[in-house]
Amino acid sequence: MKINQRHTWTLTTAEAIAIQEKLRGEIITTDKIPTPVQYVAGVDMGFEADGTISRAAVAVLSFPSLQLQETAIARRPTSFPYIPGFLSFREVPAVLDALEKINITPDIILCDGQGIAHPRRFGIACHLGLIVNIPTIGVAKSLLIGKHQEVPEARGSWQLLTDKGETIGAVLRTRTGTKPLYISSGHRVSLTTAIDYVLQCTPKYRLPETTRIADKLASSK
DNA sequence: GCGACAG
DNA sequence: ATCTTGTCGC
Repeated sequence: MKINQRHTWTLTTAEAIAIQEKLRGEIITTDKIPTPVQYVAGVDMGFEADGTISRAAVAVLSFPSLQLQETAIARRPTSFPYIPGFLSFREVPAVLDALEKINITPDIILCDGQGIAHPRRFGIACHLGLIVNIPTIGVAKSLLIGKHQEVPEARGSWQLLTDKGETIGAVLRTRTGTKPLYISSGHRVSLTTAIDYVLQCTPKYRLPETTRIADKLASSK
Protein backbone atom coordinates (compact mmCIF):
# COMPACT_ATOMS: atom_id res chain seq x y z
CA MET A 1 0.00 0.00 0.00
CA LYS A 2 1.05 3.60 -0.55
CA ILE A 3 2.00 5.99 2.21
CA ASN A 4 1.69 9.74 2.48
CA GLN A 5 4.59 11.01 4.61
CA ARG A 6 3.84 14.26 6.41
CA HIS A 7 7.21 15.14 7.92
CA THR A 8 10.72 13.84 8.56
CA TRP A 9 11.52 11.66 11.55
CA THR A 10 14.81 13.09 12.74
CA LEU A 11 13.61 15.54 15.34
CA THR A 12 14.13 17.12 18.72
CA THR A 13 11.36 16.65 21.30
CA ALA A 14 10.42 20.31 20.85
CA GLU A 15 9.93 19.72 17.13
CA ALA A 16 8.01 16.53 17.87
CA ILE A 17 5.65 18.44 20.15
CA ALA A 18 5.05 21.01 17.42
CA ILE A 19 4.15 18.22 14.97
CA GLN A 20 1.81 16.57 17.47
CA GLU A 21 0.04 19.83 18.20
CA LYS A 22 -0.32 20.61 14.53
CA LEU A 23 -1.48 17.19 13.34
CA ARG A 24 -3.87 16.52 16.20
CA GLY A 25 -6.27 19.01 14.63
CA GLU A 26 -6.72 16.63 11.70
CA ILE A 27 -7.78 13.67 13.84
CA ILE A 28 -11.34 12.45 13.33
CA THR A 29 -12.94 10.67 16.28
CA THR A 30 -16.20 9.75 14.57
CA ASP A 31 -16.67 6.62 12.47
CA LYS A 32 -15.36 6.89 8.93
CA ILE A 33 -14.91 3.19 8.32
CA PRO A 34 -15.31 1.31 5.03
CA THR A 35 -18.26 -1.10 4.92
CA PRO A 36 -18.16 -3.94 5.26
CA VAL A 37 -15.02 -4.37 7.34
CA GLN A 38 -13.29 -7.35 5.76
CA TYR A 39 -9.75 -7.04 7.06
CA VAL A 40 -8.27 -5.97 10.39
CA ALA A 41 -4.55 -5.57 10.93
CA GLY A 42 -2.28 -5.53 13.95
CA VAL A 43 1.10 -3.86 14.13
CA ASP A 44 3.80 -4.38 16.72
CA MET A 45 7.48 -3.72 17.32
CA GLY A 46 10.44 -5.69 18.52
CA PHE A 47 14.11 -4.82 18.87
CA GLU A 48 17.32 -6.58 17.97
CA ALA A 49 21.01 -6.04 18.64
CA ASP A 50 20.61 -4.27 21.97
CA GLY A 51 17.83 -2.11 20.63
CA THR A 52 19.85 -0.63 17.79
CA ILE A 53 17.64 -2.35 15.21
CA SER A 54 13.86 -1.90 15.15
CA ARG A 55 11.74 -4.71 13.78
CA ALA A 56 8.14 -3.95 12.82
CA ALA A 57 5.57 -6.59 12.02
CA VAL A 58 2.13 -6.36 10.45
CA ALA A 59 -0.49 -9.11 10.45
CA VAL A 60 -3.67 -8.85 8.39
CA LEU A 61 -6.60 -11.03 9.44
CA SER A 62 -10.02 -11.54 7.93
CA PHE A 63 -12.92 -10.05 9.86
CA PRO A 64 -14.90 -11.24 11.71
CA SER A 65 -13.45 -14.74 11.19
CA LEU A 66 -9.95 -13.64 12.31
CA GLN A 67 -8.05 -15.94 9.94
CA LEU A 68 -4.50 -14.92 9.06
CA GLN A 69 -4.29 -13.52 5.53
CA GLU A 70 -0.92 -11.82 5.17
CA THR A 71 2.13 -10.76 7.18
CA ALA A 72 5.13 -8.49 6.63
CA ILE A 73 8.26 -7.63 8.58
CA ALA A 74 10.61 -4.67 8.22
CA ARG A 75 13.89 -3.82 9.91
CA ARG A 76 15.65 -0.48 10.17
CA PRO A 77 18.12 1.18 12.53
CA THR A 78 16.44 2.58 15.64
CA SER A 79 16.63 6.36 15.37
CA PHE A 80 14.61 7.74 18.26
CA PRO A 81 14.76 6.82 21.98
CA TYR A 82 11.80 5.70 24.02
CA ILE A 83 10.31 8.75 25.71
CA PRO A 84 6.79 8.54 27.16
CA GLY A 85 4.57 10.74 25.00
CA PHE A 86 6.74 10.31 21.90
CA LEU A 87 6.40 6.63 21.13
CA SER A 88 5.23 7.19 17.55
CA PHE A 89 8.49 8.88 16.58
CA ARG A 90 10.34 5.74 17.60
CA GLU A 91 8.01 3.14 16.11
CA VAL A 92 6.06 4.53 13.17
CA PRO A 93 8.92 4.69 10.62
CA ALA A 94 9.53 0.93 10.76
CA VAL A 95 5.79 0.23 10.83
CA LEU A 96 5.41 2.21 7.60
CA ASP A 97 8.16 0.12 6.01
CA ALA A 98 6.23 -3.02 6.91
CA LEU A 99 2.89 -1.64 5.72
CA GLU A 100 4.43 -0.79 2.34
CA LYS A 101 5.05 -4.49 1.81
CA ILE A 102 1.44 -5.47 2.41
CA ASN A 103 -0.84 -6.20 -0.56
CA ILE A 104 -4.15 -6.27 1.31
CA THR A 105 -5.14 -2.81 2.55
CA PRO A 106 -6.71 -3.31 5.99
CA ASP A 107 -10.00 -1.62 6.86
CA ILE A 108 -8.93 -1.06 10.46
CA ILE A 109 -5.56 -1.18 12.22
CA LEU A 110 -5.18 -2.01 15.92
CA CYS A 111 -2.10 -0.30 17.35
CA ASP A 112 0.01 -1.26 20.33
CA GLY A 113 -0.26 1.95 22.38
CA GLN A 114 -2.57 4.87 22.97
CA GLY A 115 -4.71 6.86 20.54
CA ILE A 116 -6.04 10.16 21.91
CA ALA A 117 -5.46 8.99 25.49
CA HIS A 118 -2.26 11.00 25.39
CA PRO A 119 -1.04 14.26 27.02
CA ARG A 120 -1.47 16.11 23.71
CA ARG A 121 -4.22 13.79 22.43
CA PHE A 122 -1.93 12.40 19.75
CA GLY A 123 -0.70 8.93 20.58
CA ILE A 124 0.79 6.43 18.15
CA ALA A 125 -2.59 5.22 16.86
CA CYS A 126 -3.50 8.79 15.85
CA HIS A 127 -0.15 9.41 14.21
CA LEU A 128 -0.17 6.19 12.20
CA GLY A 129 -3.83 6.54 11.22
CA LEU A 130 -3.34 10.05 9.93
CA ILE A 131 -0.32 9.14 7.81
CA VAL A 132 -1.85 6.06 6.18
CA ASN A 133 -5.42 7.42 6.29
CA ILE A 134 -6.82 4.17 7.62
CA PRO A 135 -9.09 3.89 10.69
CA THR A 136 -6.96 3.08 13.75
CA ILE A 137 -7.65 2.06 17.34
CA GLY A 138 -5.26 2.53 20.26
CA VAL A 139 -4.96 -0.64 22.34
CA ALA A 140 -2.50 -0.15 25.20
CA LYS A 141 -1.54 -2.64 27.89
CA SER A 142 -0.95 0.03 30.50
CA LEU A 143 -1.94 3.56 31.43
CA LEU A 144 -0.18 6.63 30.07
CA ILE A 145 -2.54 9.34 31.30
CA GLY A 146 -6.02 9.65 32.76
CA LYS A 147 -8.16 8.40 35.62
CA HIS A 148 -10.91 5.82 35.84
CA GLN A 149 -13.14 3.89 38.19
CA GLU A 150 -12.32 0.28 38.94
CA VAL A 151 -13.42 -2.04 36.15
CA PRO A 152 -15.63 -5.03 37.05
CA GLU A 153 -13.93 -8.40 36.63
CA ALA A 154 -16.12 -9.78 33.85
CA ARG A 155 -15.07 -9.71 30.21
CA GLY A 156 -16.82 -6.87 28.39
CA SER A 157 -16.91 -4.55 31.40
CA TRP A 158 -15.45 -1.12 30.92
CA GLN A 159 -15.08 2.34 32.46
CA LEU A 160 -14.47 5.70 30.88
CA LEU A 161 -10.94 7.07 30.94
CA THR A 162 -10.92 10.81 31.59
CA ASP A 163 -8.34 13.58 31.81
CA LYS A 164 -8.90 17.23 32.72
CA GLY A 165 -12.63 16.73 32.49
CA GLU A 166 -12.68 15.16 29.05
CA THR A 167 -13.29 11.61 27.96
CA ILE A 168 -10.16 10.27 26.29
CA GLY A 169 -10.82 6.55 26.14
CA ALA A 170 -12.02 3.48 28.00
CA VAL A 171 -10.51 0.83 30.22
CA LEU A 172 -11.84 -2.48 28.95
CA ARG A 173 -11.74 -5.98 30.37
CA THR A 174 -11.24 -8.29 27.41
CA ARG A 175 -10.90 -11.41 29.52
CA THR A 176 -12.34 -12.19 32.93
CA GLY A 177 -9.74 -12.03 35.66
CA THR A 178 -6.94 -10.38 33.68
CA LYS A 179 -5.71 -6.80 33.61
CA PRO A 180 -7.84 -4.50 31.47
CA LEU A 181 -6.72 -2.78 28.25
CA TYR A 182 -6.67 0.96 27.59
CA ILE A 183 -8.70 1.71 24.46
CA SER A 184 -8.91 5.02 22.63
CA SER A 185 -9.74 6.46 19.22
CA GLY A 186 -6.82 6.65 16.86
CA HIS A 187 -8.28 8.13 13.69
CA ARG A 188 -11.70 7.76 12.05
CA VAL A 189 -13.02 5.44 14.80
CA SER A 190 -15.31 6.46 17.69
CA LEU A 191 -14.72 5.13 21.19
CA THR A 192 -17.86 3.00 21.19
CA THR A 193 -16.91 1.42 17.88
CA ALA A 194 -13.34 0.91 19.08
CA ILE A 195 -14.56 -1.04 22.10
CA ASP A 196 -16.77 -3.13 19.84
CA TYR A 197 -13.93 -4.09 17.49
CA VAL A 198 -11.51 -4.82 20.29
CA LEU A 199 -14.02 -7.20 21.86
CA GLN A 200 -14.63 -8.89 18.53
CA CYS A 201 -10.88 -9.33 18.10
CA THR A 202 -10.36 -10.87 21.55
CA PRO A 203 -12.36 -14.12 21.43
CA LYS A 204 -9.98 -15.94 23.74
CA TYR A 205 -7.02 -13.97 25.07
CA ARG A 206 -6.51 -10.59 26.69
CA LEU A 207 -4.79 -9.13 23.63
CA PRO A 208 -6.41 -8.91 20.17
CA GLU A 209 -5.52 -11.77 17.82
CA THR A 210 -4.06 -9.18 15.47
CA THR A 211 -1.58 -7.92 18.02
CA ARG A 212 -0.75 -11.40 19.26
CA ILE A 213 0.31 -12.50 15.79
CA ALA A 214 2.18 -9.28 15.04
CA ASP A 215 3.87 -9.57 18.41
CA LYS A 216 5.20 -13.04 17.66
CA LEU A 217 6.55 -11.92 14.31
CA ALA A 218 8.18 -8.85 15.80
CA SER A 219 9.65 -10.44 18.90
CA SER A 220 10.35 -14.13 18.41
CA LYS A 221 13.57 -15.34 16.86
C1' DG B 1 9.86 21.24 42.95
C1' DC B 2 7.77 16.32 43.14
C1' DG B 3 5.80 12.30 40.89
C1' DA B 4 4.06 9.86 36.59
C1' DC B 5 5.50 7.94 32.61
C1' DA B 6 2.31 3.82 26.02
C1' DG B 7 6.65 0.54 24.24
C1' DA C 1 10.70 -3.11 24.67
C1' DT C 2 14.17 -6.67 26.81
C1' DC C 3 16.78 -9.95 30.22
C1' DT C 4 14.45 -15.24 31.71
C1' DT C 5 12.45 -20.91 34.87
C1' DG C 6 9.57 -22.37 37.29
C1' DT C 7 5.25 -21.81 39.16
C1' DC C 8 0.50 -20.41 40.66
C1' DG C 9 -4.32 -20.71 39.23
C1' DC C 10 -8.48 -21.57 36.28
